[in-house]
Amino acid sequence: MRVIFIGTGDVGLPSLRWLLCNHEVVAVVAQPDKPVGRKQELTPPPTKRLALEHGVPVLQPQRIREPAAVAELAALNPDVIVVMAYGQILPKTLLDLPKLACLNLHASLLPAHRGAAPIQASILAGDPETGIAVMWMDEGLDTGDILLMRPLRIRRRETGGTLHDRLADLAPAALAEAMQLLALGTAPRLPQNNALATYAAKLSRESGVIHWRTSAQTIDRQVRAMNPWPASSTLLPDPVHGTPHKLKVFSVIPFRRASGEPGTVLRVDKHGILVAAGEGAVLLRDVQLEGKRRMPIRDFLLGHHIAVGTRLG
RNA sequence: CGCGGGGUGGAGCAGCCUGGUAGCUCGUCAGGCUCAUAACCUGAAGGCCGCGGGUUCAAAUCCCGCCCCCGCAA
Repeated sequence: MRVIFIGTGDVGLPSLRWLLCNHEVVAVVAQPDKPVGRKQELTPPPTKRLALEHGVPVLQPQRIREPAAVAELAALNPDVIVVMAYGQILPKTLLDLPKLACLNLHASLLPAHRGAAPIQASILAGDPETGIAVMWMDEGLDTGDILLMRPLRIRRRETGGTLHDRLADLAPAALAEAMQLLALGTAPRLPQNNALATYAAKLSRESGVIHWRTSAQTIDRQVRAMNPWPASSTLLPDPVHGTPHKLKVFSVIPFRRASGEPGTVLRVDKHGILVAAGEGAVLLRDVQLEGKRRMPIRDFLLGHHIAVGTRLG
């Protein structure tokens, strides 16, 4: 089938790769190149790079709702449009464009975690499982009818990064099945139960700030969800110079028993830094101090002497 | 020219302001102690202090240039 793939993030790469191998991808649409990193070098999105490697034309409209952009895609006469992690709202004219369907691949079991950060939200919520939803797009935010869903168990020590990769890898199978059903004309449309919908707001650095009054379990989920980006963080006081330094936290182990004033260091040994939470305590295992590289807590402690009683945050 | 921190034996850091013997916590190796040990004791090896230039009697330290890593910002 003639397919237009619309997506920017690398979570969509396996799906795009599958489409390139199994269908006629007539165009890829991605967000414009953006300045990225310290050098602010203009960097093309990963989907664009993959498309170009396969000689597929790439469109990067500033605003896809502009009639000119829609017209350009209409000229390609697609059977199906597949959208994953694009980053712009598609206009109705575009949704109505393909002969068969405009599908969205969403990384959660809808109607849970609609929105921009479903992967992290499912870890944050402590969900036992998540998955990939293939949805008939409508004008709402992830409100379209479900074509099918593929579940995926969330592991005990799952991080945003690992779950992202696993869901990215799961997506092509879901897409393949959906395309099959479309071709056969038997693709179902199951309306979502809006009453059960939850929303996963876009992540910001603020999302990673650890609030020590919350429970050890909550902090553990937050740390795992935000790893590797935007990463959880707290402030580490500097007894010598006075100004506290940001400490990113990539891994903790939660403890139910220990307790103390939230944010206070209870114990420091080879196993890590034990910090009291609102309920229980967490053992810091993998950290990164401002200006330094990420390292296991053991290495960190070789060069930093953290006193019991230190207040974090 | 976006702002800022950093590069010191294998690891993580101190020393730099105020130039003058290479320091700390570990690791490694050897020996000892111990029923035993990742514990403890003793000893040893291992550094062109990121690279290049400059100042100086003397540079890890001060000055200039470059490379690389990281935090913020996007």
